[in-house]
Amino acid sequence: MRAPYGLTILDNCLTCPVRSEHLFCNLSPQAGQRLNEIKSTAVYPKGAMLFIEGQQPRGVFVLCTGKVKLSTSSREGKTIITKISDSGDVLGLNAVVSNRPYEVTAEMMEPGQGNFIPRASLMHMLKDHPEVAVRIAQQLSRNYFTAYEEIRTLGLAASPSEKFAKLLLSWSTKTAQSDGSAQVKLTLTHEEVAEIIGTTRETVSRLFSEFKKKQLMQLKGATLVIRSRMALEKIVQS
Amino acid sequence: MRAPYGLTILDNCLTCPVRSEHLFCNLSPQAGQRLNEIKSTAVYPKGAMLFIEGQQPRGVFVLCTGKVKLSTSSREGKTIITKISDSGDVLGLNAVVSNRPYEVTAEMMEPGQGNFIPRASLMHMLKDHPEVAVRIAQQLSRNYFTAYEEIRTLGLAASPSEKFAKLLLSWSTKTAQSDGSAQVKLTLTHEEVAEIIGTTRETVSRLFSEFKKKQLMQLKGATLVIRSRMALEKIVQS
DNA sequence: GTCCAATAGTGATGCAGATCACACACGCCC
DNA sequence: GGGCGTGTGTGATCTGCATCACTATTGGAC
Repeated sequence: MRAPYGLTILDNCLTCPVRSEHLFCNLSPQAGQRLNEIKSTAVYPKGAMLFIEGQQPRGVFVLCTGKVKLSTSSREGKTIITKISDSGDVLGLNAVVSNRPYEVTAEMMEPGQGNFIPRASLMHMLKDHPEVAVRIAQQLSRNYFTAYEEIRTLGLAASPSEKFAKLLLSWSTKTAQSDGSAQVKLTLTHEEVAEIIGTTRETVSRLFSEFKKKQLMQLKGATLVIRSRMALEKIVQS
Repeated sequence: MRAPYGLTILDNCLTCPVRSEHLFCNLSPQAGQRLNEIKSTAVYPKGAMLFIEGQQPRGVFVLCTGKVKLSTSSREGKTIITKISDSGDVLGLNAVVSNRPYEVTAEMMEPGQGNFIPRASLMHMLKDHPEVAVRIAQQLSRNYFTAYEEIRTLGLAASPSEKFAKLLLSWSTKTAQSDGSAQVKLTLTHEEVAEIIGTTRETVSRLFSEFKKKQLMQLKGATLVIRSRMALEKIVQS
C-alpha cells in the first residue's frame, strides 16, 4: 500500500482501535459487517478540511490517526477553536443526525487517516440497528458534555489566567503522574491557544512567561512540563 | 382534579402537546403505550428544583407548562443561566443517557406541570424501541446545537451590547412581524439577564437605557417592544 | 394606607486586558 | 551566506466594564 504524506496506512482502523467507548466497537457481527460495507477509508494531508462550517452534512468522519482542529468563526473573522480531536473521535455526528449544516470547520493539523460514513447509510443503520442508535446517542451526549464544559469555561472563568490554567490541566490529565507532574508535547502556536481560551496572542505570550516565572510550568523544546497540577487547580476557581 | 398553585391540570400532556418534533410524539402504539406506563405526572410550584447540578441522574422531565431556568455555578458563586426552557422541552436527557450527574440545575420559574420518566425505564425503552432511540438521538443533537450557539455567543461576541442584542433577537423570533417589529413579555430580572449574557446587573441596567435611547426597543409595562430586528442585527457581528 | 424586600438606576473609580507597535528568533528555500 | 515568512517577546497606551456605593422605584403583605 502506498503511504502518502509520510504515513503508515492502517489496514482497518475502524474496528476498536483506541477506545473502549468507541462508537463502532464491539458491535454485533451483522452491524459490524454492515459498517464495513458502507465506510470508506482515506488519508488526509496536513491542512486538509474534512468539512467546513455551513456545509450540508455529507456524513461523519471517524478519526484513526492525526489531530483535527474544530473551529468556528464570526463574520468579521474572529475565530474560536472549540476542540482538538484525535484518534477515535467521531466528527460531524451532530450535523448528520439532525441534518443541519456542519456547525464547525474540521481541519487536519497533521497528516492522518480517517473513515468516512455517508449520511444516508448511517441514518439507515441507526434505524435498523438499535445497538447503533444507542451508541450514537451516547456519543452525542458525550459531545454535549464537551460543549457544556466549554460553556462553563467561557462563561464562568473570570480571567485569561484561569482559562489558561484550565487548558493546561486538561492537557495534562492523560500523562499525569501521581506526584502531580506531567509532560505534554506542545503542538499549538500561541495564536491557536489564544483562539481556544478566547483572548489575544499577546496575552497568551505573557501568560506563558508568567506561569514559567511562577514555577507552574517549564518548556523544554516543544515539551511542556507541568510541575504540580495542584498549583494550577488553585488558580482555577470555576 | 385539584389545581394546586393556581394551575389548570392537563390530563395527559405527554402526547403531542406542543411541538411536532416532540420527543414522544407520533410514536407507534406499542411505544406510546409503554411510555404511558412508565411516566408519572406532577405539578411543581414556582421555585421548585427539578434537579440540581451534581446529582445522580434519576430520570428525565418532559415539561408541559411553565418555564424552567437551567443554570450552573462556579465554586465561588458566580452563576450562568444556560437556557430558559418551556413547554415541550426535555430536561436532564444528557445526564440520563450518559449516566453522569446532572450538569445543570433546573428550577421552575413559574408554577407548571411535567412528566417524569425514570432513568432505568427510559434506557430500556431506548434499547427496545429503535424509533425511540432515533428520537432521543435527535433530541440530543438539538441540545448540542443549543449549547453550541451558547459557545458562539460567549466566545465570539465581543461586547455585552452584542450579546444583549443577540438575546433580544432570540426572544423576538417567535413573535416577529414582517416589518421586523416584535413584542415579548419580559419575565426576567436584570440580574437574570446578566447571568444569561455573562455580565453584571449594572451593565444590563445601562444596556436597557442605552437601547431605549437608541430607539432599538421600548418598554410598556412588562412588555418589551422591539422596533426593528434589522437594527439589532447590525449590532450583532458574530 | 404603611412597611419591607426585591429590583432597578446611576455616578465615581480603577484596572485588566485589548490594541498598537515594534524587535527578535527560528526555520526554510534559493 | 542572505532574505523571507511565521512565530514569539515585551513595552506603551487606551478603554470598556467590573466594582463600589449609593438612591430611587416597584410591588406585595398586612
